[in-house]
Amino acid sequence: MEPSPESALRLFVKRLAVRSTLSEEDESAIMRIKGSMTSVAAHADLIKQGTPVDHSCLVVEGLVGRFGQNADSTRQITCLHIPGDMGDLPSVVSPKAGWGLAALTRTTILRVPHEQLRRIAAEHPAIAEAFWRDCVADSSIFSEWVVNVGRRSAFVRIAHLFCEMAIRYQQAEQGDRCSYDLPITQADLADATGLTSVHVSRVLKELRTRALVTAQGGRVTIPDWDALVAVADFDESFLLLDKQAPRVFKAA
Amino acid sequence: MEPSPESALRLFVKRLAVRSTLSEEDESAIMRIKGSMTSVAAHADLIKQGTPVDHSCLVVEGLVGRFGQNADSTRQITCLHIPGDMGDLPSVVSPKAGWGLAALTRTTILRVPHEQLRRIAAEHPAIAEAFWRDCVADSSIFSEWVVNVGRRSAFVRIAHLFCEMAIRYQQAEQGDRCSYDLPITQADLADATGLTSVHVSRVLKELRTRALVTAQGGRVTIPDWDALVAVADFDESFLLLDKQAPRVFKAA
DNA sequence: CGTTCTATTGAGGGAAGTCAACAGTGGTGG
DNA sequence: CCACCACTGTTGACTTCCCTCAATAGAACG
Repeated sequence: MEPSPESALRLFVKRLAVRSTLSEEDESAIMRIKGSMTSVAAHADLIKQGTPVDHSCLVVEGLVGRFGQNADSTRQITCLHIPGDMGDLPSVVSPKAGWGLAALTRTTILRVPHEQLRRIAAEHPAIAEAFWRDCVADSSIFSEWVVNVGRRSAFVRIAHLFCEMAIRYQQAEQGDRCSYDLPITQADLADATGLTSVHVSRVLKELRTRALVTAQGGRVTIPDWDALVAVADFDESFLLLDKQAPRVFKAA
Repeated sequence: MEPSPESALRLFVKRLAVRSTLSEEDESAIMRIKGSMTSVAAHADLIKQGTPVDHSCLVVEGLVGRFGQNADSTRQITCLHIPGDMGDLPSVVSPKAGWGLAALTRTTILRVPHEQLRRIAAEHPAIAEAFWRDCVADSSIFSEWVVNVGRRSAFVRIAHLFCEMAIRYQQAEQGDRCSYDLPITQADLADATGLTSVHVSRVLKELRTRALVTAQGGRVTIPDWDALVAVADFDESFLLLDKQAPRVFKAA
């Protein structure tokens, strides 16, 4: 699939539709979003931490990390955003972001002005609700990451991350849960799990040896899904993948 | 202030009004919320992880922790909720919660049916927007906690938590940032920071010795705010305390 | 006024970090 | 088109921060 604004918006619609009910009219309103496509190199900052923003970044292709930084410039990735995710959708209601966004690999994004997102949210209550719910879903992922980093061993922690990304790529129809592309370096994997790249390397080796996961050349392969889920203590419910019945706003 | 539904709702309005613009009509709509007051003992579960819910819990008095649990029953607190916080406001749009809520001390809550929250959100766009923004604010706290637990030493981690709670209690007008009540045990502090209670005890001792924080008998005292902020690497921007200008929905 | 939480302190162990050297890998420009 | 250089991954030796186990004292609560 050649990256284009349309393909990216289609992924975005799909992501929203996983959890929210959108009418055809809602969907086509989203498809009419205009933004500017930008391609950035690996490691480039998309949003500098602490800067006010007036647009959101829809990931078209590649991988984006949301991160927080310390005074000693160590950093922690708090969420990974795959194609179809709008990394800083929350900034629509809170433009002075306390977080940063960085490309983890060569990445294409579609920059969408907040003004436009606010307009379609205001005109389409179901979209506003979908945006809200989407923020809650990301929030739930952060929350799970706190558990991951706070209460799991390095081994389990990394296994859990591979499970999470497997399900998310599968949902986004960008791979099978047992085989998907995750273009991330071990250093970034370390920043995502609160470890060092040296230790990540050792853990990946053990995951390989125990035939649970091979992660090489940006591709993740999981020979035995159930086995991995078992060691990772993985329960996908935090991804909030159920279509949520309640409609806050009645149909327009 | 004797706990009553009114006082709790007033705190809730105040919390929302920190970040969002609400008209008098909006505020009085919130004040008309009816719920049932419940008092629960320390350690009681308010929401069991993974159970669908049809109401949200507004903390009236006490302290509530949001947590995730592992198979080995270790648990990680991912956020602390103080009076005026509606711990599971996100469940309004996502009732099948992937998280749990537990009282950390004797706590009074006001249980508010989702149906009612959805109704006032639908009737008052500014309230819907405030709810959305409130979820984003909590989300930002989770994200910071990932950084805290993932990339800071035990000492800094705990110092950071005391800073966060200081500002939050101050904002809620429930104490000074240098002296506030935080009715939490060392075991729960450990669950919040991804440490063991033994190590928390040692760190608290050092914080006391270095005259940065004394936390005893449920009261936190900070002799030198700037000194604590410096060692804690604390930057309050993640609390999203600015009144956010954008209005998604035009005035009703 | 006992029983059960909660906090403190010590001793020893282990998971992950640090430092360092080296081997692949891939992109870029000469 | 190849050579170079920067980035990425691997492995070893040593260190350290925090955990585990354990014993005890203090506080809170019924």
